[in-house]
Amino acid sequence: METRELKYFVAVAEDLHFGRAARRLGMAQPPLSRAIGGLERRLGTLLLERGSRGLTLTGAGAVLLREARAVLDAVEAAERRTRRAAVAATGRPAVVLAAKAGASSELLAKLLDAYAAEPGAAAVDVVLCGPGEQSRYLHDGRADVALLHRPFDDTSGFDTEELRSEGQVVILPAGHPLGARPHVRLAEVTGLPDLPLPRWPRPDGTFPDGPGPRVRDHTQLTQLIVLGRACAVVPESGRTGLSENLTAVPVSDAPRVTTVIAWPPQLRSTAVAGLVRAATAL
Amino acid sequence: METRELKYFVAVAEDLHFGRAARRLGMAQPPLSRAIGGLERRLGTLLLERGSRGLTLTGAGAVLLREARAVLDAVEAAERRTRRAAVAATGRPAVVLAAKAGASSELLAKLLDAYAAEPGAAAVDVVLCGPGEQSRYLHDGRADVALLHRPFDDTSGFDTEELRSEGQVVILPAGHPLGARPHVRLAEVTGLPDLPLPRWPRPDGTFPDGPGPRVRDHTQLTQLIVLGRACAVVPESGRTGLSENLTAVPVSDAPRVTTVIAWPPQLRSTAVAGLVRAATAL
DNA sequence: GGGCGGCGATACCGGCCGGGTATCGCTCCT
DNA sequence: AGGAGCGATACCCGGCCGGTATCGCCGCCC
Repeated sequence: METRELKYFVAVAEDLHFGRAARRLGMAQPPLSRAIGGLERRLGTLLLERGSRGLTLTGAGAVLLREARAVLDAVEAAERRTRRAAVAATGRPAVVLAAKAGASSELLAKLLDAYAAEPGAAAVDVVLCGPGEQSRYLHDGRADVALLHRPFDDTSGFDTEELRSEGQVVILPAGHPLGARPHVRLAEVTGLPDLPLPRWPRPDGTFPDGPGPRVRDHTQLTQLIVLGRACAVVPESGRTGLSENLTAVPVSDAPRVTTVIAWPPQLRSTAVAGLVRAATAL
Repeated sequence: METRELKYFVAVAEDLHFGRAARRLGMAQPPLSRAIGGLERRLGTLLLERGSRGLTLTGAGAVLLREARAVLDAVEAAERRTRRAAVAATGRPAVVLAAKAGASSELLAKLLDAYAAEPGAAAVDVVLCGPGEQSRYLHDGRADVALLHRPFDDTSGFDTEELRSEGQVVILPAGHPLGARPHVRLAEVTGLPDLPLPRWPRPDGTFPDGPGPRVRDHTQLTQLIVLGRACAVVPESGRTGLSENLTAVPVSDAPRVTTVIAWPPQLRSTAVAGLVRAATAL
């Protein structure tokens, strides 16, 4: 199986339409049909059911879709990491760290300071990404190491070290009745009709249904809370540097959030190892 | 990057010789040279240093070798899992469990019994492999789930659940002076000149240097111990069903061995989930 | 119900690229 | 100095990849 074929299959499996997939791939439809046909012939199984109601993935097709995505990620990662290893040889080596924008900022700062103080430390490029995006960055090689937050982020498939565990607080506009309470229950804030929880985009870019406003980053969120249009449940560390129009109240029964540092298991780089060592020593 | 190119590069990087690699690949040397050259051109970096003393991997080449192996494993896994999904659709679904030959046999038996008792349980094919081979089986799709033993086996890159933890014992021929002791220290058995520890093959098939006899499986090992030519340090559970010519003595300071059940993280199969559930409930 | 539109499969063709053989250039060793 | 070993280059051929044209089939709608 060539990566070209896997790319074709993923494209077709994603929009379940040969013509559109071909257009997306910048090619004509017939060679695409043939490529998929060849794949099916060699695997000895149907991958797509050609019904009169359009295409459907067969069981084998669904399996191959998942596996093919993993392969393509690995190929992309191989390319990127090789290129980076090449530039590292002709300059100072650099390591790319992915972190959720607007989270764990002081932990991150301390980590960068601590690692930079080590002798022979590599340069650290920090890339800030959207919620839940870090694992993609690690998978496809755009990052070498990442800060993740359990249980929100999926850490499966990576090596991890736990760095810190913390409770969660609800961020409210100043003056809200709940703001005076020493702590609240999760149920008390999830159902507030005047302050609905915002909706974050799913990995595919769409939003779940619900009453809350759509939100793409922390700035939007802060603004919405100040405007009294939403509230948010975030890890304790998110209250540092809070605008004075906002108050934070601990949520007693919210799940604890564990910040972990994660890296691809087969990656054996001294720079990543140094970062992990610095992080666990914090 | 096509998988064909990656296969070529791995072959060349492995024996650091274009001619031999080409022969191994069943092709002539010139197209192989060109393929590697093209890879280097597109990546914009040298992968192999062509010195007068033969080939050397550059830093980028070493990175690509590691990444390419991961990609090729993933491709192989994709192919195998798709094929298995296809036959599962036209018959009873099966899941492949990899376990070290001769280890955790009663745990394995209990696990298989417990899972088989579940409603809707899939058929479980057990594949017994050499020490440390299980993770390769998981990586390249020959197995869906495996029993591993920390700290001997590398569990990185898999999701795992701990099943059991146990100490280790040294297996001695009956009548050996140490056999009467309630327990021994690790240092007391590693240096026995008359009973050297056996040498197991490394993943590449070669043996480490040392005085001990070479051993490839548990039968050979048992025989050697009975003959008084070796001793062995194994997990406690290995003493069950011991031949009466052998005695086991606890090793007080040997690292504890944890048996874990492991599976590839992206794998979402009800059969694997059921096995894991049955295993943790034991 | 017939025509039409949409979609995937098939037929056929041309160009590129992957793989082959022959040979060169270099280095090292004798 | 000469030959052996090895990788790079030159050149050729065939197959496959990708293109256009067209078919077959199914729904839909007037």
